[in-house]
Amino acid sequence: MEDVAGLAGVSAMTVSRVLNAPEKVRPETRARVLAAVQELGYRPNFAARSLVTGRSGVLGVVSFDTTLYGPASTLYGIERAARQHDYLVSIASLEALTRRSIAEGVERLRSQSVDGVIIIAPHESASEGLRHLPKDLPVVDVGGGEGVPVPVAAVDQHSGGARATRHLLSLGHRTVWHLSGPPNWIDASGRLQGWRSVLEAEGREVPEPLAGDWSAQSGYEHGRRLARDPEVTAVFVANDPMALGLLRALREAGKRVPEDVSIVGFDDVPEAAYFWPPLTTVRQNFGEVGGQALQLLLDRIAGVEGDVRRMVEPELVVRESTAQLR
Amino acid sequence: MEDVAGLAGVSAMTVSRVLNAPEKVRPETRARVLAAVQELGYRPNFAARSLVTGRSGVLGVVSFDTTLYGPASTLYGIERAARQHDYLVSIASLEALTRRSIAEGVERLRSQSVDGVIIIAPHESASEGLRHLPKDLPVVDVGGGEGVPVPVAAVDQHSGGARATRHLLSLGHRTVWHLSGPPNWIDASGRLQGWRSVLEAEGREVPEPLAGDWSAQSGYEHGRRLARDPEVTAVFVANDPMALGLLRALREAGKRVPEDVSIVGFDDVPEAAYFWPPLTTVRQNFGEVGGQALQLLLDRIAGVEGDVRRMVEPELVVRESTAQLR
DNA sequence: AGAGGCAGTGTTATCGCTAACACTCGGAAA
DNA sequence: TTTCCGAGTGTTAGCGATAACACTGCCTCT
Repeated sequence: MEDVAGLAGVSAMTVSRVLNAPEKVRPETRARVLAAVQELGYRPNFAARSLVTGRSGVLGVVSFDTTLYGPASTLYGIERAARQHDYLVSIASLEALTRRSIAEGVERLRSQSVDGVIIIAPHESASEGLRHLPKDLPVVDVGGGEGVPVPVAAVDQHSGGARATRHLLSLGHRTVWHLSGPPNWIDASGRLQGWRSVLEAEGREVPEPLAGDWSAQSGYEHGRRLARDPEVTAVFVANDPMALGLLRALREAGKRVPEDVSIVGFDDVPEAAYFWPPLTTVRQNFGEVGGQALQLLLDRIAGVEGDVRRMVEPELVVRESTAQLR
Repeated sequence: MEDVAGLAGVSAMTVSRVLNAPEKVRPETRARVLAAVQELGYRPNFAARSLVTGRSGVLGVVSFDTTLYGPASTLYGIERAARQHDYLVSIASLEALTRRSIAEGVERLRSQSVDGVIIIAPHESASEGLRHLPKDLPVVDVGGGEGVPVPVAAVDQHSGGARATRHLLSLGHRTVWHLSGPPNWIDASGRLQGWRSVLEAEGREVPEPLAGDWSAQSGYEHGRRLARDPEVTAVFVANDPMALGLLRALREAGKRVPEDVSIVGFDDVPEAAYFWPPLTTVRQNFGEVGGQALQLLLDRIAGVEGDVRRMVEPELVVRESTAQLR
């Protein structure tokens, strides 16, 4: 920086100003400095800058299994939005979903002086972990439940579950079975409650929900049981991979979809339109959620207070796995 | 830090040593310092440390579309391995696969003083971009081709394509069609070459390959064409989503898999076992690739030279989408 | 004509840490 | 007994940037 200043015939301070507040420098000086920067290939030292400013320009994302479609897409949305605001994103993935491991992830990021953290772990243990967070670090939770003590950006799971259920009822089904996600997952329980509340409001029987673990395999296993019950004509499945497993189980049992059983999934993974049959499902706009989460975090960093919830409405995508009850 | 030193009755330097080279401090002093650290909740300032050491403890990953199964899994593998070596991972995803955008991604990371960068962009433009990289930054490429001027960790795509093809030939098929990935993708062309070389070695006819874009949709569209040709009894598809699309196209055309047509995919996504029929596919161990890439990068950072290639062998997983030719 | 203001630039003092060297003191070697 | 060594600790001097204030002209206003 000294060298650049020398070459441009100004002080180091002026170089700094050209880089951080160009409008405060006379255009011709600025040009001279920029030329010198170019010529010397000067790159400001990030560590020195953040040492003195106290801000790093880096955000952290704590997430469980970034291999899953949901977290991966959300992360992608966050990263894209962050880039537009000149922030970089560091990640800390979790081995397990416990209060401890979440605190540990946050700590890992914090030790590298991130300016704020977004947590993608829609699990009760996360909500727990959020209660014991350092007060001086801006934190936003993605997919968190009602009681969470930090701002939250999330898809309205309850609404999604309700939409799926109403769609199936509107096709004439007496009631709707539910293959849910694992208990303690916030989004799983939101979908379940949405499903249940519609059935209750309509005065329908509420079958015992079956809890899967999000995997196609668990969908398959529960599916074999459901396939045996002739009462089952409509199933709302809490995510698309489980729906895929269910489809296979039903087919192996000789049931046709949608003629014998209608199925609605959740997520709208890119492949859902090519399942057999193409899957009716509830689309979550993860990119949007990521963007909202980032915005909330930037607000928090800027000092805006208040426990905000930003809800994104999911959308029912009707394909060919649902049909009028015969 | 000053405060900690005061409370423990030592100098700041000793506190620093306790944190960075504990063995150089007498155990009882160390205990006193650690107690003081605990009591005051002291956390070393990352910026100050990296300002003076010149190292940041952060690695960068440049990647195209971290939403795809491959890149997402590789990233996950890298992050896990990085954590074990006390490194943090920052990400820069790319909007497009051009030489420019790759340089830009690297630059974005470099401006935050990452200690090294891993590039996940198995595309020719990446190999191009790698040629114009700053010399002073350790870089490792994942999935790069032969001519790449930096260390590479990759799955042996050629071998994977060959395994898939040999498997199909061993079932009595006269030859094997190929639904490939987009041209200019390194892994797509590796799989294609593996396929072609086996056919040629066996003296089989080499059908014109069809190029998809990795999506289920493109698999479906090409599939409609393949379904019309009664000659087609075996297809090697360059990834699982395209195979899914192909399965649907064949079924819609009244062809049975595997009775009429055998199909082999590539990737072994978690859902592949629940496709209809369960998909025979080539499994890539992305986690392993990520770990290898990280190791190569750490070596580079430590000053180890040499243009290394670390190849990971893929594995054929036989399920029910392939069968003996009738 | 003098005071005041403002745009543009320079000076100085840190930010929090560690590298490098200096010091102290007890015990082993001569 | 003296010398030397080395383990353990302290002192000093930056690392490269920016915040805060100081300075210099020139223009405007009274």
